[in-house]
Amino acid sequence: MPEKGERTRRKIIHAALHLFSVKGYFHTSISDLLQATDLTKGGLYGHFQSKEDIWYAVYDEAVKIWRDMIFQGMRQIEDPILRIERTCDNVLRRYLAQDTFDGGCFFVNMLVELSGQSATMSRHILRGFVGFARLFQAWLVEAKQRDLLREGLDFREVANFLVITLNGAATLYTASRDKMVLQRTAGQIQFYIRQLTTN
Amino acid sequence: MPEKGERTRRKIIHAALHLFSVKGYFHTSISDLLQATDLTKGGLYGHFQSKEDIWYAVYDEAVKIWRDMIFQGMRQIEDPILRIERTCDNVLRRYLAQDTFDGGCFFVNMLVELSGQSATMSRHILRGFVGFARLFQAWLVEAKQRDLLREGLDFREVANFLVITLNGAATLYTASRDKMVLQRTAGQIQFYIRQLTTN
DNA sequence: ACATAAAATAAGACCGTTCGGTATTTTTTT
DNA sequence: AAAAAAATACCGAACGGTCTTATTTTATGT
Repeated sequence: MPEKGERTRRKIIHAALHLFSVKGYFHTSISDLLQATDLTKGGLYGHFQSKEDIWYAVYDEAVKIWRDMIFQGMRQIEDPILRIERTCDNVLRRYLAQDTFDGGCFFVNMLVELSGQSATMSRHILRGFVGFARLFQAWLVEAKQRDLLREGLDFREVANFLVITLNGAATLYTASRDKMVLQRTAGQIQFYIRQLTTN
Repeated sequence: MPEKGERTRRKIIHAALHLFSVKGYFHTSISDLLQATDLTKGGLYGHFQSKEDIWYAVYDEAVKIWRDMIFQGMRQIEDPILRIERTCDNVLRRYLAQDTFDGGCFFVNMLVELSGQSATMSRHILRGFVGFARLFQAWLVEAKQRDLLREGLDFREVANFLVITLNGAATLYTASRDKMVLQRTAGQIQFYIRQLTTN
């Protein structure tokens, strides 16, 4: 029952998560990783076949962390509109404002960096965002069924808009490190969502 | 009166603009630039002292192109709200949808890539975005003076929100190459802006 | 208009360093 | 003792940048 290996593997993933989010994927070198993990090449390449393999493992780990921060206590909220508001707020005021990854939003950073470089990797991230948007869309449909929304709304459009806004906020916050950016965005997202409702 | 040199300089800037926007700054190598310009190192380094110098020249050129696309015919619009709407629409349906730079929005891409790498370069870009937001803010103040806006709005917050949304749209469009992303964002921005007005 | 010198521009070899990755050997856990 | 994990030396290629030499433009004198 190997155990030490699993610990080392986790150490690599977490060091890489930190470095990738701060320096980017390409600008993080293998030797950066070695320095951060106190390993040598042989030690590291015993756990992963390639740098890209490390990235996929890091991505999975990042998703787990992100999910835990965003959807905490979301099940017990039965009002779908409130659920959307809370989720957006969690992204801005918890996930981003608490600097979960240093270097801002891992996903946005990677999406931008990899868009011009690796079609497969950027598609991988994009699928995540599409899934996130679809969740909002489902909640909007749910809200519509409960007559909480005004007429004539395009749910996919609204869901898309929310994800886009959160991404934009992540970008500007990462660059400015100004928490007011997050506060202001949270304020306007709330205003926007309120305009979707009937009252 | 040197002339050939100026032409070559422009050629370098435009090739670099294209490459930086598609591949990113760091992932564009000098030899990429040489290949794209049919120059050799001696030829290129006769015009610029360093890769970073090239970047600053590229940035200035990108701003010029961006401005021409975004603010075309904006002077003659006297309604400040309509001016804001049009500007956002120009960003989405012209500047982005027409793939002005290939590789999406040069500024957003660079901001994300350079945020973790070069404090000075990312601050340079950030100042541009802050300026853009301030322009929206000034137009909002103008609108308020004409009693076009509802009470209780935080203009800086609104201006910030618009810039953030446009940035987010650029990111997602670049990754997906789906023009519907731009259409949907344009729709929701219009909806959002209308909610700010009195009627 | 034409030769010519001066100045601008480009070529190409070369620098040290770092890149991601591999193969073999040694050490540490089980 | 067997198996897992880590160390070490090494690979070819690419990186940004420099330096000296060669070529092409441009300005000038007649």
